[in-house]
Amino acid sequence: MRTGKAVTLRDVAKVAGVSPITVSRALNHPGLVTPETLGRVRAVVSRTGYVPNVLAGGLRSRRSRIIAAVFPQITNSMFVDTIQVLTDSLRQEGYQVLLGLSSYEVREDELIAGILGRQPEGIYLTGISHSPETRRRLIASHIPVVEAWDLTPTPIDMLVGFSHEKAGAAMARHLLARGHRDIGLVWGDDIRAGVRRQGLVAALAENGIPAVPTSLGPAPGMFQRGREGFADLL
Amino acid sequence: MRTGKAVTLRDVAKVAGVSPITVSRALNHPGLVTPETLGRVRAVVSRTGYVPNVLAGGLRSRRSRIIAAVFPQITNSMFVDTIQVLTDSLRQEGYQVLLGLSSYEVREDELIAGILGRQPEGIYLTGISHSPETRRRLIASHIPVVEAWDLTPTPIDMLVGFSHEKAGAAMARHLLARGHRDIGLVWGDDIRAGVRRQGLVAALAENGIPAVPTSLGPAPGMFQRGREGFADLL
DNA sequence: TTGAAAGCGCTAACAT
DNA sequence: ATGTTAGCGCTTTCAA
Repeated sequence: MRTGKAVTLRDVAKVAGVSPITVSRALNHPGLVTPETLGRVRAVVSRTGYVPNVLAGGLRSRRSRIIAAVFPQITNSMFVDTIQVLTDSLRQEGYQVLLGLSSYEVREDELIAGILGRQPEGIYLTGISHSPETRRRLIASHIPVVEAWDLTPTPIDMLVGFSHEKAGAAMARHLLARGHRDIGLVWGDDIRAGVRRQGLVAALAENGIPAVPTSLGPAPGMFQRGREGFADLL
Repeated sequence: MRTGKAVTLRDVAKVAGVSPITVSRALNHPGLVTPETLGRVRAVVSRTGYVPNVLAGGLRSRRSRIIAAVFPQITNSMFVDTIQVLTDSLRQEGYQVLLGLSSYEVREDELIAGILGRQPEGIYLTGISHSPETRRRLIASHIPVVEAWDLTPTPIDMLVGFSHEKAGAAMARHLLARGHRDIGLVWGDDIRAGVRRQGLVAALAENGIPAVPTSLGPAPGMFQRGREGFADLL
């Protein structure tokens, strides 16, 4: 725990009286080292406050231990849950999550470009709409990619999603099953939300409910007594 | 854009007919290179789809271009806003945000340990309660630290916060100014929320309102007609 | 079980 | 304005 320069693997090795590689092994593959050596190394690590430089290790081993996750916005409780779960699960596997927010001003393109430079071992993308440039880059990178929250016959790599149209139809069935006929909708202006709405409206039309009053965003007073509906603000 | 191995700076240099360092300069300090060289390098970069390895560059230059930000939870709209703003602002300065969530199962200690290995150039912490071990590590790291959302006379490094007690008192004044006397509280069980509540209750007591019905978490029916109050669920 | 040598990809420092 | 040399801190060979 010198104050001047950071403690390196070499420093630990020197103090412990072993070679650097032995320290590395003690830390990463404890099984390959005698319990006695292991104990000595660990003691020195703890005493010196040594923090392994993951960048250096990753450079050599080609394991960045980073998974990148891109979301269009974070002010959406659904995405927030996903981030929480991703972060927790991946941490247990020894990964850290690099969060990318492709909000408003930031093109997903730039974001991805910046992310690729960190050599992530995997990339999670929200949605399936990506520029040809981004697609090209991602495919060329050979990094495993997961697209989520939507379906497409042409995923970049892996895909975990659902049909927004069918989700909308399911909402319609739910309302109809509860006996509602006078229905209003409060809706988000997201592309996927639009598809859900189409699915909902189409399903209602099939059941003899042609026109549905729809408002973009929260509309107080829309849900008067006797009128029920869905607020879908994803 | 070969499919086998990733394109490196050397590859670009070879194709462009210059030395690696010239490519590096063309990319990072365009002013130090002739427009002609610059053009040639950029053309090759674009054609080959070269993506600089930030880990390698950071290892040498000691600039990771990473700022770590630790939050206790992300399912809080206040924190979400902070994350959004941090991410946006720092990106404009060429930094990426490494998000750390010290939720429930994850001790802040482990989190910080993992983060330090990434050599962040700055660390944002939510709150001022950190284990002695974490304090020690952070101070030893010499990395700039900002603690936020609270006040303390003994910050680790920099501090941006406010008085939760005074915030509570301000809520009380607001209610009183609006003429309310029959007041109920819906409150979170966070430490800082507790301090805010104390501030509020104390200020009310000083104004002759001794007992305030308080509920932990949302309590439907608490706000009946004629009774007003605050829901503070941070 | 431990070590020596080499090198990951890049950039700082020093030439030229 | 461009190049040469060296080395960031670590881990992968390969050897003992």
